[in-house]
Amino acid sequence: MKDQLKEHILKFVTPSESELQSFLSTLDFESINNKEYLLKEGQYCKYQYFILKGCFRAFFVNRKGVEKVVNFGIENWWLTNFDSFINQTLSELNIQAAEDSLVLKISKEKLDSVLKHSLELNRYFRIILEKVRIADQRRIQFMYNLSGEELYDVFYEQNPDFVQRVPQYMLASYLGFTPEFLSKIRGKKKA
Amino acid sequence: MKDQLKEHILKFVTPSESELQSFLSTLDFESINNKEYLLKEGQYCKYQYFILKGCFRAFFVNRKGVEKVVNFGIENWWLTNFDSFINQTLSELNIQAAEDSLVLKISKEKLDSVLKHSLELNRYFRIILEKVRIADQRRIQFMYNLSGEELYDVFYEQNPDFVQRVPQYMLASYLGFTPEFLSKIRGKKKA
DNA sequence: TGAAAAAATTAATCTAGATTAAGAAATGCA
DNA sequence: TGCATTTCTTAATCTAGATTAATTTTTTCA
Repeated sequence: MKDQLKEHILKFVTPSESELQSFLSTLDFESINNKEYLLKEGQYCKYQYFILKGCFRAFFVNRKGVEKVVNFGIENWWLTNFDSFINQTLSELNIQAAEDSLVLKISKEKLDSVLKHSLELNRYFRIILEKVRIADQRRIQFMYNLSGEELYDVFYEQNPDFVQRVPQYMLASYLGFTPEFLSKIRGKKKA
Repeated sequence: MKDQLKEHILKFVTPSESELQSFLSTLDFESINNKEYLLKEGQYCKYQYFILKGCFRAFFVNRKGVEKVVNFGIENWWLTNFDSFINQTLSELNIQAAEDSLVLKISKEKLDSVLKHSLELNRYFRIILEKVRIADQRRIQFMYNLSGEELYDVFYEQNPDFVQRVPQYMLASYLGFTPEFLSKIRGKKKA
């Protein structure tokens, strides 16, 4: 199963086989059922996760008690709360499985020690982060520029299969509006 | 003047002196007057910039012709349009000086060649990107959770000096609302 | 397989922030 | 120094999306 991550790494960089194996050996499997948590608000985020199978949402609970989804994660994505993981601060985010899932995890100590020595794995994580930055930038741009309906259209266009995969209320929350409003939008489409 | 960047790098990583010098030697100075552009919509973003002095805003023009500020950059920040820089796509963003400024720049080819060999500089840019990711994540969380007035309060609290540094209409745009609304907020504070 | 829980829909009402427009203050520069 | 341009403010009106609440549909699992 770790081959799935190996393949992902080799798409971007070319570490030596020994470098790669020593990295892969530091990763542990964790299997999570739907609705279970990888991370809860108030904990320290001790791991960075690579999703082998399944789907997750990262959310926080705002002052009004409403759950706000800030991110989704699916197969072949890395997922963590960077703020908590890097700065060793208490997490405001929850990371919860939205399907029965399987992940690989690595602790900060182990990752740091890998990244102290491996050029290629530094390149790998840097390249991943560049992609994340580009996605974040686009997302911020969309949030500024598009109406709720347009946000939904664009998201649907870019992730037609994913839209089926999670409940509408999670999607609405991720897109920044209420489930009722999403329902209104979808009603309008059909009509 | 390149010492300023050297100092910044040494805050995070410990490259050899030769590694560092060879990196620094690939960087060129560029001096920019207020309102001039480092990058214009429709161009390729050829450089990544380190700001030695001054202030920039990154913005795009939406379909209604309104300028939307997506980012600011000040001293000791790296600034680029990653999407255009990394993927060699045409930029939708403009990067414009908001003060008379001085930057160091490095082209993609030169940066790639540095990052092919230097472990420590890969670590440096990875660490920078982790910080950017954390900031983006927080920002997205704020955009979800806070009202316009609260966004202004938080931004003001966290950047009291910077608020003085750019025109209010740029700040309003960055925070995601109209100058009129910002003016309304500020009026309310005084009263 | 059917009752309970979870999720989605519909509709009425409400509000944060947008829009428009016109005037006042700053700022820049000849 | 003064005029022109840029920036900021005020106020009236408008709208996208929130809120609330009642109803229906779908999913779960005993």
